Amino acid sequence: MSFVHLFRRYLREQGLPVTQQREAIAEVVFSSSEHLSVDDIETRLREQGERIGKATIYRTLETLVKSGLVEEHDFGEGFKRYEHLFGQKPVREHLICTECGKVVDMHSTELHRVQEEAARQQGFLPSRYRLQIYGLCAECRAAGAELRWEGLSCPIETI
Amino acid sequence: MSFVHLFRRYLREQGLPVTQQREAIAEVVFSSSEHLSVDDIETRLREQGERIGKATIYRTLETLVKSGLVEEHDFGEGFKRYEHLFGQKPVREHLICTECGKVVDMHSTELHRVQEEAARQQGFLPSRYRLQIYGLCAECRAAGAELRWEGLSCPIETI
DNA sequence: GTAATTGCAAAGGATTTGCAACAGT
DNA sequence: ACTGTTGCAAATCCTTTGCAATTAC
Repeated sequence: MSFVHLFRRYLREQGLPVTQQREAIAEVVFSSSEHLSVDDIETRLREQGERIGKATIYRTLETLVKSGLVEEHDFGEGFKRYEHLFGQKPVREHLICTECGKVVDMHSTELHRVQEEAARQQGFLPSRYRLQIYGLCAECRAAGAELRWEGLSCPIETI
Repeated sequence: MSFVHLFRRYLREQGLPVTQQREAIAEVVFSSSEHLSVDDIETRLREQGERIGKATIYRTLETLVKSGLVEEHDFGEGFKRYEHLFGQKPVREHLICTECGKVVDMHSTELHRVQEEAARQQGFLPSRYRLQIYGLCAECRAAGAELRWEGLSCPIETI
């Protein structure tokens, strides 16, 4: 069940084989509401008894992204994360806690509008965007964490 | 001449040696207004006769970023880019042309304000953010480029 | 002189690719 | 049958690290 049939349909439309591995990988990504790394996906597959090579996972994720059913994210961790796009409002903004690493999705219509406008003012025709806000989440603030600033506090003012 | 003396000052403050290599690397980064990759930097050093190992470039860039004089960017290309922060308004938004790859800096005060507000509404204390807008730049639009959409045009509507 | 940096080469981690065996249509 | 996928290992790319020789202070 779940949303795997959409991926199956996409594969058929494209004349690509519907394989057991592709279905298993899609199932894992579609049934999680988190941002999964390739290792996360491999682990979950292993937990449910599937033993699928990493190369296949990478290749299937590429197909899933092309299908438009899954989105790729880069939070600057040195590797990518993947997230399905079902039953969510379009999430394009991420709040990333620099203390605990938690990533919170959000979506602001106003933000979207202002961005669109700013890009067009530069003669740009925007198609997609990504916004990452780093800071402290509510929990870490409550736990007394402080923002850390490294290096000179504001070197630019000193020029 | 240039802004290298600021970096020198930072090094002295930190009790770190001021070396020929660090000065040459800083000079290259400070005298370019582009977003330089490590390879770009190595090439420019070589062009001006300096032969400095990649490890040293990486290590010096780390110091430059810590000093607050240089900022690190990740445009999802699989490697980092570096940009000095002199004589510019704070640039936190990048327009990235999906046709020619050009990156245009911008800064919108309104955008900044709206972002700040949206983050706080989620209980978040924002410290820094990055926004990347992908699309077509004015030149590529004039040259007749079209936005390319891969895969299903909008699979989410079909669920 | 002492402590830190340099440069090389090797290691590291994420991702990709080549290719023989295999599975989907 | 034919075409495309899988899985493994090797290769690749960017980046980091270990260590002996060198340089800054």
